[in-house]
Formats: sequence, C-alpha cells, structure tokens
Amino acid sequence: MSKKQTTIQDIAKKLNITASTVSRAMNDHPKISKKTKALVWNTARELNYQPNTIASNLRKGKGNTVGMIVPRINRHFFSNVITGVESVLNPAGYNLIICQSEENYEKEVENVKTLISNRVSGILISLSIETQNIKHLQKIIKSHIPLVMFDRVNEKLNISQVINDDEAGSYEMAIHLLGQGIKDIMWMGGPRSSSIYRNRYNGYKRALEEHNIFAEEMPCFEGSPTLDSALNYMREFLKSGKCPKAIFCTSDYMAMGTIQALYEKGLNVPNDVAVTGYSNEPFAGLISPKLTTVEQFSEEMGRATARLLLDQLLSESDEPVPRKIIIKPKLIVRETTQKRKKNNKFIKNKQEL
Amino acid sequence: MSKKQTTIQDIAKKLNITASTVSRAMNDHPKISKKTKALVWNTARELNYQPNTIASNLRKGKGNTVGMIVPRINRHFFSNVITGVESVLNPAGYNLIICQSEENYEKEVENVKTLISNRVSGILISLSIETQNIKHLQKIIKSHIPLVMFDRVNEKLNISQVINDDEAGSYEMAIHLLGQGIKDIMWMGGPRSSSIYRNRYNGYKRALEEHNIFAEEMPCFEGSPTLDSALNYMREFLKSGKCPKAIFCTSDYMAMGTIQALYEKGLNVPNDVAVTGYSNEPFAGLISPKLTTVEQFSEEMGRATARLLLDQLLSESDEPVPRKIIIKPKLIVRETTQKRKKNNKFIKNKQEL
DNA sequence: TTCTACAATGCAAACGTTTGCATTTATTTT
DNA sequence: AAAATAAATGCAAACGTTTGCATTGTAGAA
Repeated sequence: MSKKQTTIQDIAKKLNITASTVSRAMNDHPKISKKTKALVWNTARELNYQPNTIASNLRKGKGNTVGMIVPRINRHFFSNVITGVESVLNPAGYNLIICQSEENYEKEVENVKTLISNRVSGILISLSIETQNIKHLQKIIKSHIPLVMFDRVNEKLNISQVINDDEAGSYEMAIHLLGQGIKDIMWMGGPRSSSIYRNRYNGYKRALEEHNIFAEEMPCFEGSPTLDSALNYMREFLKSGKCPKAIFCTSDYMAMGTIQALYEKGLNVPNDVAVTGYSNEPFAGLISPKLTTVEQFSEEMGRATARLLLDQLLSESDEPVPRKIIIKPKLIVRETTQKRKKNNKFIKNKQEL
Repeated sequence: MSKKQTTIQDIAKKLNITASTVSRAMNDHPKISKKTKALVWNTARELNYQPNTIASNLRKGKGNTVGMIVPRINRHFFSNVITGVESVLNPAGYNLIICQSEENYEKEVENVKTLISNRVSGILISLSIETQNIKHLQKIIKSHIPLVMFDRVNEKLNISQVINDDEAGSYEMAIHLLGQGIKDIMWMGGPRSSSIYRNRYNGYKRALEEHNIFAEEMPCFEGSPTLDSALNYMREFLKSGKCPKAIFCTSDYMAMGTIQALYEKGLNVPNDVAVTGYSNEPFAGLISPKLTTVEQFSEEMGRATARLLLDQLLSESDEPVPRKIIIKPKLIVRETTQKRKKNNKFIKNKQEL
C-alpha cells in the first residue's frame, strides 16, 4: 500500500538473494538457474513489479525513446507521418515523444532543448516555416544524437533526410494543366523560404518554361497555406475583374478557399477555372467537384524516416554516412482540372486510391 | 569530441568546486553566491551542457512526462484532443509520450506496461473499441499513477474522466430529424460495446420514444465506423428496395459511405433521404451537400483532460476525489438534413463555425 | 579578542538498475 | 579423493543528479 513501486531490491529481499541476481533473472541471463528465474518471475508478478526503465537507461547510458518535432500534430500529413514512424519504431522497442513547434522558431528551439535533456536516442524533425537559423540542429549533432530531417529540411545541413520530390510532383501537375491547353496558370503557394514550397515553385516554373511561358509573368500569391488566407486574397484579386484559366494551389486548403472565392464571383470550377490542390487531404476525394491534387505517401515517408534513424541507432559508428531518400509523389487527377461534359454529379465512384 | 555528454561533474572539475555546488547553481539555489552562479552558468554554456533530466528524475523520484494512449493518432478528433492536452501540459513543464492502441486490446495493455515502466507521472487514456477487461487500468491505479480517462471511458471505474454528452448530442440530432417530419430513422452506428456509441444510441432512442417511435423497430446497422463499412452495408441493404427517410450515422465517415451508396442507387440527399454525421470532421463543411453533424470540441476536451490530470499531479494526496467533466456537444445543421428548395450549389457561404 | 551567526560550499548517500570480477557451490575429470 | 572445471550467485561500483547535514570562511556582536 505504500506509495513506492516495488524494485528488484524488494524481490531480492523476499527471496534472500541479491539484486544482481534478480536483475539477471529478469533479463533472462543464461548464467541464472531455471529455478531461480522461476522464483524471481513469480514473486515479480506477485509484487506487481514493473521494471524502472529510467534507472535502467541511466545505468546503460542509452534510452529507448526518440523525439519527434513536427509543426503541428493535427495536420493530416503529419499525423500520418507519425503513424508511419511508430509502425517502425515501436516494434524496434522505441517510444516516441512528440513535440509541436506550432510553426514557431522559438518553440522549436525549446523542443530541441527538452529532447536533449531527456536524452532521447534520436531526433526526427520537420522544420517550422519560420526556421532559418539552424544552431539548434547543430547542437543536436554536437551532442551526438542521431538526427533525421523529413519533409521540411534544411539543405545546408549534411545529414540524413527524407523528402518528397516536390519539384517533380509540382512539375507533373503543371504539365497536366498545360496539357489541357491552359496557358495562364496562377501560382498560389506557401512561403518559398520553406524548402517544400520553393521546390514546388521550381517544378511549376520548369514546366512553364518548357512551354515558353515565364512563371514570373504569371499572377502569384505567396502566403499562409490555409483556406482563409487563400479565400481573402482571392476575394481581393478577383475584384480586378480578370481571372486566370487555372490556379495552382500548393495546399488542398488553399484550393478550398480559392474555389469558394471563385464561386462567390459566379465562376465555375472546372469549366471556367481549373484549380489544383496538393497533399490529398481526406476530403479531397469527397468534395464536389473532386479535387485534383498530389498524393505524398505520408505514412511511407514516416516509415522511411524511422528506418533511417534506426540505421544510425544500430550502427554504432559515430560518423554515419548521411543518406537521402526521395519519395516520388503521385498526381491524382480528379474533377477540378477537367472540363465537364455532362452535369457534374455527387460522388460517382468509390474514392480513388 | 568524446561521445559522452558533459555533466555537472565536468563543470565542477573545471571550476574546482563540487558537483553539489554546480547542481545548486544550475537550479538557482539561493545559498549559492552570485559569483559562483555566473561562473557555473558560463562554463555550462561553454561546454554545451544539457542537464540530464533522466538522472534528475530518478533522483527526485518523479518525472516530467505523461503518457497518453489513444486508439489512433491520425484521426482528426484525437489529434485535436492531443493538441489541447499539450497546450495545457507543456506550459506546466510536462512532455507527452503518445501511444496508439490501434483499437487493439493487447496493444493497449502493452502500451500501459511501457508507460508504467517509463515511470510517467500520469496517464491519459481513451479506450480501444475492443477493451472490456480493465485489469491493465487497475494496474495503473495500483501503481499510484494518476489516471484520467477521456471520451471512451469505462463506467465501472471510479476515476476522473472527461466525456462528451453523447446522449444529448445524439438526442438533439434525432429531434432535429423528427422536427423535419421524418418518422423512420435508420441507425448506423459504431459498436455499442463502446461507451460513446452506446450513449449516442440511447439519445437517439429517447428522442424517438418521446415521439412514440420504438428504436428497436427501426432498421439498424452496427459496425466499424468507417466509410467502407457503411458503404458495403448500405449497398446490400438498398438491394432490398426499401429505404428509410433518414439515416443517422454516428461518424462523418459512415455518412460519406452511406451517401455514396445512396447516390449509386440514384437517391438524392437530402431530398430523398436525410443523412447525418457525427464529429464534424474538417471535410464536413466542405463537401456538397454539406454534412449536418455534431461538433465535439475536441481541443477543449483535451484541455479539460489535461487540467484534471494536473490537479492530481499537484495535489499530493494519494486518494484524489474523482471528477467528471461533461462537455456539451453542438448540433451543426447543414444541408444533408434539410430539403432543398432551389438547386443546391457548391459552397455558398463561409464555412460555419 | 573571542564568540555568534550566517553565508557559501563540501561530503556522502540515495534513486534503481547493470555489469565486470570475485566468490561460492556443484559437477566432472583424473 | 583431490583437482580442475563449470555453473550460479554475490559484491561493489557506476550512471548523473539531488539533498540533508557537516564544514569552512567571513563578518558583525559582545
């Protein structure tokens, strides 16, 4: 009934043996007799013993938890990456401490500090939009904690990373639009200070240039990749009276805001304007018209990231070779980029993919 | 350059003082002189010292992490609860270890074991659908680890909990349908072995009974609360040729499946059949017709849960009074339950709520 | 000057494990 | 039966902190 948990000492005392023996018995050490092991295991159960991982880790000088820093956990993309990470890390005996930077640089630095203090065995990070300075990441490396970046990475840092081929995904999307005969494609993206939006812009630009169109001459909005941000901007923009034939949004939420603004102006999607998303949010295939977008295989990205970390955790070498995994995204053509023949109806088939 | 992290011992050695002094200096202990503190802090920075929280926790006999077990992290509802929890726990100095049971009882038991072994200061749990046996929860209590249940709780266990008033939310929804003059309302719900679905069913039943309708006589499906599960069932069901005037789904995903099946049969929503969801997923206001559903205030639930735990962590009493917080959900009437006059158009206004 | 008081620091044990080495006990070999 | 080997267990230190108590140093009071 005491407040304390039972320890191996308690078991030892009860059996008139030492803690060492109990410890070894619990770990199924070959030098301990079957009889003693059985005795130990039984009293362990009896006393409701739970090993103290903390103490064990301290003694062994290594832990079983890895830290993960993401901008926001309640984003479909990130929560899926997390699922992927856990699916690899848990079977390998690791726990995950998840931190949110909330797209805030200071908070990200704070998170790093916490994780180092908690002596996590490794850290997985996707940078906040704000992050430019990477002193905190270098601190991780200096502390000899294996570090893997994913999705939003810093290109100056030569460490393992898993990214989407955003350039390619975006290029394909632009080619798809150009293939529809559309020449003026507005850019509506997240801030290009972040690697992913920069790369998406580059893919878009490359596709246009191959058709002798200059991205710089297209209308362009760069801002927070949210529904409201897009909605507000487009409302203003459309007041000018002119409107491009397609709008390339770098997030499904921006696409939703854009479509809404277009609708308010009485414009039809896709017949008047084609609109694209990016990320394939769960709703993308459920709305009407269904949203053309890019699938990023977020769970697979999580698994790859975790595997890269695991490699480093297992190989005891202090200077692992940085590896870079690039995941190919997949263009998902739905309805918002294809002119309709007959009247568009609500949910025709089973959701694609 | 060595693999080891710097410790207070290193700092002590460098300054020719003891570890005790360094420890106290780092913790800003009043008995340490300003001069020494400054010295310690400087060399700490110099040597890139990061306190070892693990060792500290071991010595102090208490930690700064709390564990959280949820069925799935990549569900909008749960990831929002998590966000709420973190918004309360982080400022209070706690980290969160998140575990997923994946709706699997064995995995949940495993999770509990891990968290106890990691000597978390407290545990927050939402039970898996499968969970009936609660020995593992009793083990937590026996280990004197504060425990708070949320959303999917076990009613036999007299501990703190935060739940939605599912009965009321469901009741309101049913009343709303009945108010449309609809008398036959099919039930399409998750398994009633889980508290939330049981309560939702009870609310539905009560509303019907007030109108002298017996829930038992209504068509009814009980299964996995997913799109596919609903879709498959409804496809079969509709082959019978008859169809109720409304279908009460206990999840937005079930609603999506249901709507799809109805559409395949050429039935119109809401003109032929009204359909409801539950949870207000992000897509609920984005699809067309927009889905009538129930907002659960998941983030608020997370905050409340965390606060309840914090109460227990701070009050040192070993036998805290269990508290129960009930969060009132809110009915959000959109388009799937209101017959249209003119032709339904895509996204009329800014998204509600 | 001696005593008292307080400020600053040191000493050593403790938290619960793990582990190399030493020791005891049992078993086999000669 | 003695010696050599093998098997099982014990001893004690270590992991990096924290903390009650002891010790030292310094300044003010008597």
